[in-house]
Amino acid sequence: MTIYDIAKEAGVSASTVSRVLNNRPGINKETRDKVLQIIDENNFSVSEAARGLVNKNTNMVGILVSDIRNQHHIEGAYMISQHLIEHGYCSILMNAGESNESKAQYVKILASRRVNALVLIGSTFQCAEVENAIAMFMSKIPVIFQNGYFDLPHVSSVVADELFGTMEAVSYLYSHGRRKIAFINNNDTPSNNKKIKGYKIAIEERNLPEYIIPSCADSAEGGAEATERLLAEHPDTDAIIYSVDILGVGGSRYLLDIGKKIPGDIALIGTDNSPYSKISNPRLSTIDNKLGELSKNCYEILMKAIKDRNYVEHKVVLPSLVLRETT
Amino acid sequence: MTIYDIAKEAGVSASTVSRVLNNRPGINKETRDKVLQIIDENNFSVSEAARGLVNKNTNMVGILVSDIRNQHHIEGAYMISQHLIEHGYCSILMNAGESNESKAQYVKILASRRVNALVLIGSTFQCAEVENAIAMFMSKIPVIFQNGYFDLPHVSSVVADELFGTMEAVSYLYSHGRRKIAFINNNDTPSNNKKIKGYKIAIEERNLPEYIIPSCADSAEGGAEATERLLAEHPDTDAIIYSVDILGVGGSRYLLDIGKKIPGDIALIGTDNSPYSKISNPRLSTIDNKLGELSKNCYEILMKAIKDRNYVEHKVVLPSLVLRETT
DNA sequence: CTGTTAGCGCGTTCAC
DNA sequence: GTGAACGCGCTAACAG
Repeated sequence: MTIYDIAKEAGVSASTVSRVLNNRPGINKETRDKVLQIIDENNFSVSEAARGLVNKNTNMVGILVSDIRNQHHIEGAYMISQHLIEHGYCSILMNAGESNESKAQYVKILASRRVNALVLIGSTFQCAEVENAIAMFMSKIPVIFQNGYFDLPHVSSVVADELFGTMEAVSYLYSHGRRKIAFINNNDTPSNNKKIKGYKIAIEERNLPEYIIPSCADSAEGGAEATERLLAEHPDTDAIIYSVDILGVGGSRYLLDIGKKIPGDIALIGTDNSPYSKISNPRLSTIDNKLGELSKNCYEILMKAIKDRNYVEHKVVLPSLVLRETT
Repeated sequence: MTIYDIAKEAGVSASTVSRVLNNRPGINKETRDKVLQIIDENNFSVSEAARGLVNKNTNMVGILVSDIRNQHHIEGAYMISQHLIEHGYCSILMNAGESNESKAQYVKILASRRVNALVLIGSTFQCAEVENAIAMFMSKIPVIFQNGYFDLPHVSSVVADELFGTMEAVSYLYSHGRRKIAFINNNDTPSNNKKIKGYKIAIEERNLPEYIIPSCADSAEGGAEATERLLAEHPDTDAIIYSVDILGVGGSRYLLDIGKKIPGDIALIGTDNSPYSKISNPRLSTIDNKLGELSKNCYEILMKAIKDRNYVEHKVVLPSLVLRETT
């Protein structure tokens, strides 16, 4: 069913139908009502594809997340898409996958769909493959990178200063008497590297020993296992910072299992202020990366950039410590 | 940039460009290479909108979830979209919102985008508004309802028999000596109603008292609060089934806080076998609704239905109990 | 093997 | 106020 079918039934021309569909003024009320009625009777819905073709505007913005099962990222995508929908934009959310090639592939897919803007959520997009894909296929449309940065003239960014966040955590632990502060990190992402860097700087400043243990899995089990390795290597550890809350949840479980007191023997600080940190037992203290603020900024830049193709902004938000039962 | 621009630069016609773009056979290798080169040099990407317009096929399938922040639902969406992408389909995931009107609105949006198929995830889509919207705007394309049912000739369904699952839970608790088995549920969804019904049947069969307490929030706090109310009303409770894991996580926390022993004093069973149930402390026993199996079936039906517009199937999978530390 | 023509569903002039 | 004609970017059918 097309506007021609509607036109025929209503005894008017297609352009008249198009006019009522787009609320154009200067149409006889009777004609308009008649057309509206036929449209309704036939459950007609306009083809956005055809419409986009002539308008050169799809009204869609693409949101890429490397793994939609990641609570933290999906939460960001949620907030952005909700804002977008209120402003008449239809956001299409896609799971871009782990590999850099796959991620680059998805920016190409969204380019083919001619989205009006692109949002990248998560520092793992920060790689040459994605940067190239954007430079090649999305050089004309606004791109907002949440939690990462590209050296491209039209790519805005919104990042949490994770280096600062980790330094704050060390500082807090130190000022409360901890002297053997360890850091357990998960994946090798730009975001995690900044956390490690912050940890190292803060440790060095205070002449503390550096205990860095990588976790092999991004899960509670991974956190437990890494914590076990940490204690085997450095039994004197009296505080642990985890690069992500879920690791801390697993870690605290392991520590309690082997009879350690939290925070008596060992203090724990996670990262992200995620739901996990709130429901864990004991409740996990955490570095709040201000996801809500991040997303709000992201959305605001997005709106400005869609209106003004030349608008670019780089925003940094400062994390803060949320103290609960593990410190 | 269009295929005409490419054609001009390559000194061929647009249809030749179209042919190489679509890997059509019977083209001179030199011509093909030349065209390919120009395409590459200009970072040209085909407009899927235009392509879809003539092919009457967008290669997109819409996935609707009422709240993408819901772990359980997003996990289902993830599995389906991964399968889809492997088969050349581009899935567009949308957050349909809580209200029935909003949900119906989204099926209309996806209809306008002319998706090749629609997947609904979550029993909350089971309402007159959505059913009507589908009947009106999506009567010609395959729809798969995961965890719900519509009395529409072209809508397939894949559901977990949650009534059975809850009955099994009661049965297990009973056979282990529990006689005051309570049920704490969250929202008033079709899915939850089935769980309640299962609980009631199983309770009645055994002449047990019926303790049903609604939680006001779908969170750990809600679970704790509901558990508190339950004990105030029925201090003799010796087992609790929660309609969703997160409630059980909050409940267990509360019970430990007031000095109850788990499972000594009270046994706990959650629902969904979610990550929450695994990381909670103590680890929560749960009714596994077989999300993976559900999604796999959903995807398989989807594929068949896309190929054969008349294909419809209704599948039921049986939940099973996963016993951990709270029983 | 390649070019020409027509048409997908819609919005937009420009006449009337 | 309304209609005819054209074009958006692409593919298909038909020639050649």
